[in-house]
Amino acid sequence: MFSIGELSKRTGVKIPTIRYYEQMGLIDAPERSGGNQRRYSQDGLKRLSFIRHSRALGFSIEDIKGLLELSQHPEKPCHDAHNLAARRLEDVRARIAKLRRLERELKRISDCDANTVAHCAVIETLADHSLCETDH
Amino acid sequence: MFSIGELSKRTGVKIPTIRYYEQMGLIDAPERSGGNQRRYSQDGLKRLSFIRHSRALGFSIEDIKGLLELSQHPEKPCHDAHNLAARRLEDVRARIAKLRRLERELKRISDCDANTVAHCAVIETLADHSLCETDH
DNA sequence: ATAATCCCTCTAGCAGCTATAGCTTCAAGA
DNA sequence: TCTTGAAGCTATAGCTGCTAGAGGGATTAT
Repeated sequence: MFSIGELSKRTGVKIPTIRYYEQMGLIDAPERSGGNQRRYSQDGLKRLSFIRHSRALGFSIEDIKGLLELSQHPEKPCHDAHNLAARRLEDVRARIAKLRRLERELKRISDCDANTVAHCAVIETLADHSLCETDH
Repeated sequence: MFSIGELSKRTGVKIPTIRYYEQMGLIDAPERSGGNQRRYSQDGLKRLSFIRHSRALGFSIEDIKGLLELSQHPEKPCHDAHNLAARRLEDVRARIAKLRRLERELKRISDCDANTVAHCAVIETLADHSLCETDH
């Protein structure tokens, strides 16, 4: 049995965030001490670790609810989990592609050695989209 | 002189977003018609295009305020603009790097042909961070 | 004149936290 | 046992960058 501060330290999830997850229904309301403070068990630690890891991989709170539900039922089929992961993967790839276009553009406009705004490629490009090489 | 709807169509920025930008001080409050409707000029169009393009490149509202300020003063030195662009570039690159790690991890755990949760790599990995190959 | 379409302001909501205020409880040392 | 300082409690508001809705007024085409 340990306090919310302990749990926070062990998982790396900030205290208000833990309370927020509880409010959102991601973690069950834990037992309380005589003085109404939260007391967590090993189970709570596992569950929060699962959540933290899922968040780190970019799953939404809603997705995580589903994944947690699944993880509680080992005998169930897991294609839902596969679907969620596949969608996340697609999403991540799309974001990468978009960011790469941005990177190219930013790099290009950063290669400007003007000294005043009047001749600055950064400002000029922002003002005139047609100067861009890629679309975004 | 054209209406907010016209401006929206010409720039691709949604109407509530235009009003939001006005509220945030990115664009000046435009003239009004007799009936209190916003009427924009060519200048307003240019400014909004600048904003839209900057947002598309990922600059924050605050950054854009600075860039707009600069763009109004062609005689000023432009290293501030360069700094902002450089920081954006760094940020974009960091995000790309992070997303690539996520991509690898998601791909790895998606390569799972189990049928039930009990043996599913997705669920298992989420539950146990130490199964990950990269950090995130 | 009238109907369809636009526009107005104000307020609230989204995600995923984070911060603050004002209070209570806990744990460790004297 | 008492005290003190850290840690915890709830409730509410704020962050970014929009977006949606309610309940009205303005404009425009016929």
